[in-house]
Amino acid sequence: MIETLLQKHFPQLSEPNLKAEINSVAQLMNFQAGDIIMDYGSYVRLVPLIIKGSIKVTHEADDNERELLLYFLNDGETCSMSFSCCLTQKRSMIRTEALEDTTLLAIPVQYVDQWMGQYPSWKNFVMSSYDQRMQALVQVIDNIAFANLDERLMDYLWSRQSTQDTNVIKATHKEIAADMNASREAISRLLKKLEQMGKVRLARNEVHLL
DNA sequence: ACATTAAGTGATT
DNA sequence: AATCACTTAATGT
Repeated sequence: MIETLLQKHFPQLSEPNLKAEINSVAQLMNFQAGDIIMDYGSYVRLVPLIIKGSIKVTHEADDNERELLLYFLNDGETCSMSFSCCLTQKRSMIRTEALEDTTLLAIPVQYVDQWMGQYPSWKNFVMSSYDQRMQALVQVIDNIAFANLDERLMDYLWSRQSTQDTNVIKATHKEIAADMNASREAISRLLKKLEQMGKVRLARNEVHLL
């Protein structure tokens, strides 16, 4: 079971021994839409390999209650932050929330380090995950610094959609606004503009991407 | 039918 | 672009 999932979603993990090890130590876990998978301050004991679903990763802003949206994760990916957290034994500085029903393979952290020296494809996987995430973060910074709200909204919608198998985003304007640190009214107005341009179709609690 | 929540609108800063 | 005040629309009970 686990072997087939690995083959399908993480084919780059190629060594037979590695696959066998993952098979014996990984746990298959399921989350429902809306579940908090990991929260701020908790110790990271597991590294997730995402099989199915989509996940929102946020960071709590310094003092107040606001959250900064970092990126979305989808299947075939892993949470790079969990690598650094478990390697340095630090508490999680991020929160991960399932946007859809999500299935993942949980790897106990002690193996993550061990496998780095043992299996080239694992090391490569970890490194390229970091690289991917680093690039995504640079893009986030770039967006916040330079892009207009309407461009940011487009980026938000399409990057969120790319983590799903449907083109329907289930969210209220209020939630989208919170993710983007913007006012609900501004989001509503921009969404309406996008609808008039034929890029989206709106319904209550839903944005359909066209 | 009524209350609640989501979304639309215009004015003000 | 944020905030406010208000309206209209959709949904839950």
